[in-house]
Amino acid sequence: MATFFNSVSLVGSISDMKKYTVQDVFKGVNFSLLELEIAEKAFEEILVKKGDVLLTPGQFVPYQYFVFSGCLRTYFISETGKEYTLQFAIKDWWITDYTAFFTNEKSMFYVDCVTDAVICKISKESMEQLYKEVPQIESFFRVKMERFFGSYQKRILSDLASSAEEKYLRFVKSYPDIEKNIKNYHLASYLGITTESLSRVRHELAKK
Amino acid sequence: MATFFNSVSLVGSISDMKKYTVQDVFKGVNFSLLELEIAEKAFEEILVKKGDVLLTPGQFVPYQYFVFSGCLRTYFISETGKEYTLQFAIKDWWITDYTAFFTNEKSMFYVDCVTDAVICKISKESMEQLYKEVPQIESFFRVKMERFFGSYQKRILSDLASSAEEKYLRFVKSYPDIEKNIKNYHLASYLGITTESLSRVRHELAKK
DNA sequence: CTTGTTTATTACCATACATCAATTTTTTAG
DNA sequence: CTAAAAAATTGATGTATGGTAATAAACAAG
Repeated sequence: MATFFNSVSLVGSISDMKKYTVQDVFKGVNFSLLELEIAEKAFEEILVKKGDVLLTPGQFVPYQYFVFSGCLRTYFISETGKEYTLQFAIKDWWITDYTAFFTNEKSMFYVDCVTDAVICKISKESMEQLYKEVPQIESFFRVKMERFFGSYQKRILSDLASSAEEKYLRFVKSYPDIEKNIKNYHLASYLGITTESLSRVRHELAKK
Repeated sequence: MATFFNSVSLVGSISDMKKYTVQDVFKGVNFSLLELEIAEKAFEEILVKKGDVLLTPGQFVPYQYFVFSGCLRTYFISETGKEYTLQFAIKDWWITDYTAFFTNEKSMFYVDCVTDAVICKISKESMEQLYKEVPQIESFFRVKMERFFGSYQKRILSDLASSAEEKYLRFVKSYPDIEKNIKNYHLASYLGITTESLSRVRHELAKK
């Protein structure tokens, strides 16, 4: 099934190809040449394949990942063996187990690739260094986290107040580009319903 | 019922009583005397009463609130008239509609007082000014938001993966000091179940 | 203390979604 | 293109939680 990041299909750094740059990562930040150079060094661009696992439960979380292309997800497997998807990440999103990343605790989650992807990774230490050397970046991330926070808030509300059908509709409306990339069972595990229920929800909606 | 903040029971600033200080708000921050003075000015300490409403849906969100004592909550009322509680805040917590606060959009939520409380409020403009004048405070809030974020993440997971009973047990274990302050229907609206179901859950647990 | 009001409990029935199992459709690999 | 595997659908049935209503308990005001 899923193959582990360290053991397979790590195609390697292609940063010298300059397909993507740090400026793609920090859109809107006005770097000086010096700052740009500092930021460049903090990143490593990598290719990953569908099924690759970037993070497993029980590990510390040294990196966060920025997605240039493709689709990744964070998910959790309960004691009963069921999968629950916390987050998907497509182009321009960041992903990792942020709770563990921030607190230096061990992760509860898997992060894996739903499709082949081009991503870059940055370590926590590099991040903190960057905050000091390029103060704009601390603000940049603050704003990112604020938005992220907002999306979590909306989700909590949606989970509390909505039926399976409503949650499904909200998802496809909010994230049409994600739906294209994922299997039904991925989406079901995000919505907190079974694949069977998702199938029935779609069937009902199609009739309308 | 609930009385509006602007219209009633605003006991007024008692900052000259020096019961609480900005140092209580920013625990761990080492202020210079000058910085302390700057920070002091950004705050207004106020007494609020059970039922007072600090924020209503459709309003812009000029303030965030820090709780010195008492209990507040953020909640949402759906089209069907049901209440869903997003968050409670007791001593040392911050509360507002952060999504709207950050994005300068109108709130979807009410914030009201579950009990009489002593709080202080700070405006978004003051915040941003403070970030500039006391850089430690931007870091302070980043860490706060990181923790907040983590609690939201855990909640999303709990909502996805847990039964009513499990969610209840998680809540009382995580927030024993909150449970003391709130009515059953407050807790039910946070867990996303009915008061009847909460009552049954407790009944079942008592038998064990 | 008494009375009215708010909050919590209990019982009975309804429903959304889960579970299990069989089948069809789509995707993948040779 | 074909065969095997993975994913999605459909049907029959089970279960947790919701809805309604009646009652009881807790709280608040005079």
